Amino acid sequence: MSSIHDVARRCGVSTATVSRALRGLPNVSPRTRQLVQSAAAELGYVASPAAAGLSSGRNRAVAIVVPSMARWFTTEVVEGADRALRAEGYDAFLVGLEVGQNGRERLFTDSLLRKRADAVIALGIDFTPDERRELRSLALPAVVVGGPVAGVRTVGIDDVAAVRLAMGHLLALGHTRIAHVGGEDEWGMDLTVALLRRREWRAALERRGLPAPDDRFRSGGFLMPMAKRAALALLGGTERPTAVFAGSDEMAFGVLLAARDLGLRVPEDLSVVGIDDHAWSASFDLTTVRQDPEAQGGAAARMVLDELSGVPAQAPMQRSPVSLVVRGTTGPPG
Amino acid sequence: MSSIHDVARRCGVSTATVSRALRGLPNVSPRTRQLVQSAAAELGYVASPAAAGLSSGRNRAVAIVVPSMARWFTTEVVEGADRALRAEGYDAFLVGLEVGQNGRERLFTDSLLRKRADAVIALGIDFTPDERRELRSLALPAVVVGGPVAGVRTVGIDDVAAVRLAMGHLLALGHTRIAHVGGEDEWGMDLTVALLRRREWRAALERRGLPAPDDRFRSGGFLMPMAKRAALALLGGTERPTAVFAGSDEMAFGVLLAARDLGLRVPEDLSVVGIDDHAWSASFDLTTVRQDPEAQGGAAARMVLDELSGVPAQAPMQRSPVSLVVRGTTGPPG
DNA sequence: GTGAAAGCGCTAACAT
DNA sequence: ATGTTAGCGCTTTCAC
Repeated sequence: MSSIHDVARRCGVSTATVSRALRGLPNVSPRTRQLVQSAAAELGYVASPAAAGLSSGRNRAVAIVVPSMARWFTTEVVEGADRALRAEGYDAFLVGLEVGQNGRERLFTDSLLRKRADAVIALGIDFTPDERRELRSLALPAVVVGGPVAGVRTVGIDDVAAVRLAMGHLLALGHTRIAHVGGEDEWGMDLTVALLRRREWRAALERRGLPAPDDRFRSGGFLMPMAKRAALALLGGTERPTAVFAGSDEMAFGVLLAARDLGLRVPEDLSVVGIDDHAWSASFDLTTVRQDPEAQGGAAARMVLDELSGVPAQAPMQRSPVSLVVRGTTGPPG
Repeated sequence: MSSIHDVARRCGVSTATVSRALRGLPNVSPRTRQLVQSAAAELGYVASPAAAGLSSGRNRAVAIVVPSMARWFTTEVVEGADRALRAEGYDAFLVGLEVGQNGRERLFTDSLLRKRADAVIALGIDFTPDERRELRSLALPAVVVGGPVAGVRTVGIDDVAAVRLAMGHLLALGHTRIAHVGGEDEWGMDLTVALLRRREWRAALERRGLPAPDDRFRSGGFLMPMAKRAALALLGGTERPTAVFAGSDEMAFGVLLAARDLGLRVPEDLSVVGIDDHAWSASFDLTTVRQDPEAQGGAAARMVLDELSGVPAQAPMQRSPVSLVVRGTTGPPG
């Protein structure tokens, strides 16, 4: 594996010149740069990140902290971030959070991440105060995707607006008994988002003078199977709701499966709306509020990249657009 | 951020001793080791991966190459691998493949991966001959998860056995018109797995003297929405199959949604069986052949870790178990 | 069992 | 525009 010396020797220049030429720094004659570049290409030379990192203090790597990979939102964000990072020659390190297994507290102290990453992108996480303090003490650029976290820059949607879109749609159709399957207090999940959506569900109802009794909410943990169970309970009782607003499309799928099991027709007996526009939502014919997590991941990557290259930090919160997508799971109450 | 010198000074020993003590090397008195360990803990010292990597040639990092994050199999494998890697103090970094956008060819040459990773774990990928050659020329330990690839060690299930389990079940129930929704020639996908499963579907039928006409196979691209479309075509015609064997659970979900849209009752009008036992399969009440990709990811991690620590390479192919899980989507033909 | 010293392959001043 | 010289923070001989 060739080193910078091989390239330097081959061109009859110093290693410093090679370094400058390859990194696009000024003060290299076009001719020399050309020479160096082709020599590097021929030798298949790539600077060792370890050596470069050691001497420059830059690792060209960012850590992506995820509570759980197995969610559509997560994979989309990770893909978007990875792509944007790679485009700038950065690598993305994964840091799984092992929620509830007390791996969390040790994250920032024990992990190699500390010295390996130039920045961190964290997903939908409600950091504990300790973690937040540690994060700051690392003095690394950081951004959170998918949930407002005090003191850290954020990219995400306007959750209030998203819920209003969904609820406004159901209310306009004439629904009055609208239940909510949402998230709640999962370990490591960002409860902020769940709470915001739940609160706005209630507020939307109350603004119309409609009741939002506690038993019309059930936690679906942002997981489809759990949401299905929640919906089974919700729809099994008396005074059945005519519509369900799910806090995510995955949970909405669970509601749909529950409705099918109960023999309820959609949308005649039950309307369902979610948030996300998951890749499968069209197949479920699900009405939903679209967001673009891949774009959010890309935006987050660009934010930390900018910060690393000295661009003054933008607004502390970047809003990604949402829009209502009406499909077949919603209609007037039967 | 404290360095090895701080720890050495604090203990009145040399940096060499600190290094030895912390890494559990021999020739350190228990007393000294104890001293060093607590000093390191107090200072919150962690060796800089860049420096350690530079001098030792070991980065304590492995690359995970994925064609697409957005598949259940992928996320499970990645989580399993990440966990096993982290347990040994290794970091995992992601390399997305950007299928079809000609990012593939440049993977091994341009990427930092070359010098940053000690090993690579690749998922369900059918490497091109070029890539395979490059991979070897890196001389890094490598293992592929989820599809036999010539010349690279592999962990995965016995695909033939898995298909026989699924098909045996349908045949035992008395089905004779069994269609297949599978994978085919996607860019970057491992066609080997898709082909193996398709071939065995056909073989299972033919062993019983049953026909397996070409139009009873449709490509679902290992994606749910595409599988739904395939199933719609498959089930819409005359001489409708009484059962569908899907090459993955995600594709099976698509078949189930298609059946619902067509007003077919499951399992009375149509039986469906998949492969995976996806986290959502129980909610769909799907009969399937279970595999454990998270365990496979862990196994892959342990294979490369072993190889890195000089343990002689085991068998070139490690088989992960499969088992039939009978649920409600299969029954005798109506 | 422990220390001294020589790098690992780069980048960043500082010269020229 | 280019070269020289120090390190960056570790690991690793090789002495002791």
